[in-house]
Amino acid sequence: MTTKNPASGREELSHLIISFYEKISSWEHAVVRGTGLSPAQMHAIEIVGHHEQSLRMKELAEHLGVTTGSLTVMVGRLEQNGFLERRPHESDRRSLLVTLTGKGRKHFKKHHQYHLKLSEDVLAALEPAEQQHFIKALGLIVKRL
Amino acid sequence: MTTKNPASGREELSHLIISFYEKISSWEHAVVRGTGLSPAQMHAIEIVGHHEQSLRMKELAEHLGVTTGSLTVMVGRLEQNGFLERRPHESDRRSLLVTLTGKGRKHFKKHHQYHLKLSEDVLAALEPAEQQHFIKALGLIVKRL
DNA sequence: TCAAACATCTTGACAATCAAAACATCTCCG
DNA sequence: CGGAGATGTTTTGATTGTCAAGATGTTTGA
Repeated sequence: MTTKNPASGREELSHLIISFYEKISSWEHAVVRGTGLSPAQMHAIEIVGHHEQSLRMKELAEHLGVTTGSLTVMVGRLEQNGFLERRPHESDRRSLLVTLTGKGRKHFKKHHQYHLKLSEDVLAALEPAEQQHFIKALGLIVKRL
Repeated sequence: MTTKNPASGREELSHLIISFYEKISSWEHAVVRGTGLSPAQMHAIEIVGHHEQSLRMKELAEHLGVTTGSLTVMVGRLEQNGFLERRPHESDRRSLLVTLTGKGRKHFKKHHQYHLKLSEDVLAALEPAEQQHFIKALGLIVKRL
């Protein structure tokens, strides 16, 4: 009855997407609590950590979806607290490169482990046969969105 | 090669979850732009709209995952801008019930349509045969998380 | 009845964010 | 080559979202 016709599938999916989003959001909040970092700050560290080849402020701002003005204050705080540092760009004197400090890298790695744990929990909800199916489907969706 | 062993599946899924989350987040931002509402405000309206049986401030705060103190200011602004109103609880004089105004309901409905459109776009990335599969899997995941 | 629990609001503080403007630097066209 | 326009960053001023702690009023249960 919930999945018989296309219209109700759409409604159902809409609710599921919202619930999923909210659960991830509060999971992130919980995981980040006690690190002294906000979710937004952790997100910045994640992006820098995943790149590992110093990004410019502009690039990081784009990845985060914020203006460079917002990023200035955020990176300023993260730098003050020793999670990352700004270094001059070798060839473009307008630009600064953002990199993780040792402390920043440590937090990044730990957080990444949490994400892997989350993925495990997600997969645990599915039959082994469904797991690759789901990953593939989500891949298609992310590519399309 | 990316999906052969369980470990890399976990890594892959982790990336996909992050990407999916980010895409939903920026989609929401874009959809809300120009309504005069922030994503957080729209979210509050959505929750009230979906319930439709007036919630108390406390309940709404729990659904949103914020303290009642935070909610006071948020609802205050939404009330000032005519999206919702506070009415005294019939039997508990400590409580206030939050309901949508006509204007609030109008925005709620429009936003809900956007969500349905998003769901459609998500489904469009999959073969018809996969669609119910995906909805079911996401349902299991959300239930488990 | 009255103490404890509860619902809300207020206050004070800070983080996140934007837009717009100020600077410095770079690039490219004439 | 030189200057105009593009680009990258920061600053400033404003708004929103958030919390914790405390104030106020209400309800509940022993």
